[in-house]
Amino acid sequence: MAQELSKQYNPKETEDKWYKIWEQNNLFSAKVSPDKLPYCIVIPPPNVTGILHMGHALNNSIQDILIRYKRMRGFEALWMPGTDHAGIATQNVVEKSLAKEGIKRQDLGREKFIERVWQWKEQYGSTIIHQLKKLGCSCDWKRLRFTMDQDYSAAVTEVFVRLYEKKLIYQGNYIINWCPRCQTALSDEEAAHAELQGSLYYLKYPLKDNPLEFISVATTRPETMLGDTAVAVNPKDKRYKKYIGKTLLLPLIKREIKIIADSSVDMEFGTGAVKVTPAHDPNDYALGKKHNLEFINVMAPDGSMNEAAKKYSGLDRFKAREAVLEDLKQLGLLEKIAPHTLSAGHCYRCHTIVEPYLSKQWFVKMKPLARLAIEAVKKGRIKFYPERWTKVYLNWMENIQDWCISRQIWWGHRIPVYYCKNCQGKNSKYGIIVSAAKPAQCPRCKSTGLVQEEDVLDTWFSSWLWPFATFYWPQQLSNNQKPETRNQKTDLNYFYPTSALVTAPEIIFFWVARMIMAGFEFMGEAPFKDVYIHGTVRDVEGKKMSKSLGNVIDPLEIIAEYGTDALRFSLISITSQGQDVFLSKERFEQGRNFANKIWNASRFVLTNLKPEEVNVDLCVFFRKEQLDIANRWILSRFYSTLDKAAKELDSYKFNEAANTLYSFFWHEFCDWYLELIKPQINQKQTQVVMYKVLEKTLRIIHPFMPFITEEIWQRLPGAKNSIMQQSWPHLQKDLINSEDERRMQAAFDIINTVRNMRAELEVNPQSRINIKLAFANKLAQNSMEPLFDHIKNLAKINNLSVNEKYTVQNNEYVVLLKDIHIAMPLAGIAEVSEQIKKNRLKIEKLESEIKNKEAMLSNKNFTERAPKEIVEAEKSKLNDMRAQIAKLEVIINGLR
RNA sequence: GGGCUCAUAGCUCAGUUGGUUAGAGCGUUGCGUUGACAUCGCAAAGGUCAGUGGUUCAAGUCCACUUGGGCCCACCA
Repeated sequence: MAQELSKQYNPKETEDKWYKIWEQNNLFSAKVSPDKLPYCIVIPPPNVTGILHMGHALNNSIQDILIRYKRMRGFEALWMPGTDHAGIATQNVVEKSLAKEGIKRQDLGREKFIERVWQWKEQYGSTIIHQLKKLGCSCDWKRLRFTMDQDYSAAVTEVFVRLYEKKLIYQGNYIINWCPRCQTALSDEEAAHAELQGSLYYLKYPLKDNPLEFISVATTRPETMLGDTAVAVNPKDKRYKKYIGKTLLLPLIKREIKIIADSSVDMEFGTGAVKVTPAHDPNDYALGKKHNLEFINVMAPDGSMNEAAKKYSGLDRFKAREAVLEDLKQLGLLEKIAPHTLSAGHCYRCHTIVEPYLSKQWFVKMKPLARLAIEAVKKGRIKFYPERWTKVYLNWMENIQDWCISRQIWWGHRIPVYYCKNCQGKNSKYGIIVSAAKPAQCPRCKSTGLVQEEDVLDTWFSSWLWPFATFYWPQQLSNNQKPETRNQKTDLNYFYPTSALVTAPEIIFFWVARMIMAGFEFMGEAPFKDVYIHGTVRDVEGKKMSKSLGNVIDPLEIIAEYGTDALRFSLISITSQGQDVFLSKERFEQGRNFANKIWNASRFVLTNLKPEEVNVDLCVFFRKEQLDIANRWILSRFYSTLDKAAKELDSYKFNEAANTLYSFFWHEFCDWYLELIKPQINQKQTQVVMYKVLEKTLRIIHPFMPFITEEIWQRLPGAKNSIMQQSWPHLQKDLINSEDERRMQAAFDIINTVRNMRAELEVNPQSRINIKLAFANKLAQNSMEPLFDHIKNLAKINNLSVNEKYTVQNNEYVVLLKDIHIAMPLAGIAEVSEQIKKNRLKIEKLESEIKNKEAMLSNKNFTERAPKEIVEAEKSKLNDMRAQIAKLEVIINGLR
């Protein structure tokens, strides 16, 4: 068995094999189990266009760790998977592939185009799902959902209708963010602001009455002057007081526009006079409403100028800018150009600069929805980890704006609104029918001439329902149901509210906040209890990883090169709570090396294991047998580690848990324990303890590194089932013995000292250190008698010969190591004075610390308030320090 | 303009409510490969915890300010 194990762990041979077996045996599936507590995470559905990147790898590793951990702890753990139809993104991708064939979507028409998108989705839409499987994700794949599934779409429609009936959805003409490339409206969140270097142009507008007199206005978008319908100044501004109410002649267009007064105008900025373009700027829009100005739209949906722009009609907005500036310059009306940094919205899908644009769109009134969602977070019913995101969330929620949900694209949930052409002509209020199913006829005029709204809904209008729509809401349950029917256990009321949400900070507003609102509105309950926000994965220079920057580290490449477990472990161990992750490829070597270490340590245990010896109950065995200190120590360390790791996992401190396991396994189990037991490996107690500790350690590492732990698990004698089906080890607090731990730690300290002294003698025979004394001191500090045997063992392993005897002097144990004792060299003067200096420094440091400690211990504040253990510890520390000073003084004398 | 966050070893970063001698990985240096492990092992060196002031018996940790990075939000034309 053990002979089959190669010297190195080979992830390629194991990963796909075990994943298949897990899946075939339904180990990921979860169902309503009344005798178990549910634990549920819904995956942040990746876009169907998605390709696994490091952000996904991190996000999903964390979720998998939680799910596997909770599953082992006895929860009915469900990880609900799915994908998002990603309206604009997917449409863009399909349009691009059509472009290669020389086809535009308009050539195909709506129906045919959507067919093509579905074809594309069937072909490529599950790429990311396969990649998640490579990552080891234990999602319940049989439940895989898609935001455009038929019943999911039904939920979306239902929600639209309900909100409309509650008067929380309305249609209206407003300035929205318009992407001229995608030719659709965007929500405020979808327009990402970015700074760019632009110019501030000062334009001169002549007075109508006196064409030689001008008012200068400053603008960053001169082409919009074609749509100006006023110039506004502050009523307090002395410079302009006399002009208020007068008329200007808008250059190029020759339109008469009024000079109006409004206190919102900043006198300091630019010239203090601002051009007002109500159809192309949100502030100007408000001014236009207030002052009853004309709204002149000068742009077409594609970002070119329209007929209202007269001779500039047809020019792209940026070309038009140049033309307008050139013409103004010719007329002597371009006063100056000043450099200016401005921030402009960019389409989050194609990065085109968005245009504030007046158009008719559908909106959701958010304030009423936000109320409960704010309260739930304030009262702690939903908790953010790390906590600081609470503030970000609340700040956004308390200033929430209405949500523009209509999109002028084809791929998505079409808005369930029907227009009756017959009625609409008479009165627009009557022409609108909102209905989940297409009505046969107009309820008013019985006309059958109904047309459905062309627009589709924002992608996030479907994903905000994710935590319950994935469970077939509203069929399974609605918040109208009476409480008694809630006892009937459907998936929805068993798993909802879900337990935790794991996501990135970028989508708190897009998704998390909206899910919370939808949860309260449609389920009457928060969708989840905990929100864990992990950091953003960045490259070494702190830049966000993106294809365009070419700084991407592909997780699949890492998996191919280092293995999935290595990828997962490395990612987790460098992600401290809420901090961004700065990633370079070398980081994965640590994970790979750890996997290899686990492999080889297990190989060692398995080759030396007598299976017939180890089939005992550890606790019974522990109580019956007198275990020696090495075995007691490793058991104690194991349970301390178990306790610590569980607490860290429970509080979402994944990196700390990973590092806890790493240092236990590597630096305690391997470095010390396995070395200590080599001389006694055939002993019954050692056989039992080494086996049990390995076996249990594999279980607690499993959530982090699922594949290697399964591979080894299957090679353990008597391994039953999969490691996935094992329970999390039960914490045996009585096996934790801090005194044993302390003494062993001291012994290791001594061994290291000896090793170093020996090494130093070999390197530099000139140096004279009073080794005997130093070593005796080390020992004396720690009362080592019971450990002497182990010291001998370790010394042997380290090729140090040891005297059989230790002697007692002044109540202190002194051990003499033969070769060191013999090889006592003579002094070199420089080194001696160095040594003395060093020791003096140490004494000084100790003395100042002693002063502090003495002050502390004589302070009532401390002795009365601090916990007893700490006071005691401080006292013994003080004594240790005093003893140490005494010894250092002896050493100094010895060196002289 | 508001908010968040970071500054700790040569590098990249941990460090939970203040409390042993501030930790890890990589790098450097030393020692070590005849059976767990060279994708290696063991160890060492390396830190006035960005600066200044404050609270405290006690500050990397709490407070204020300063300096220098990063991020988010906001309608400044």
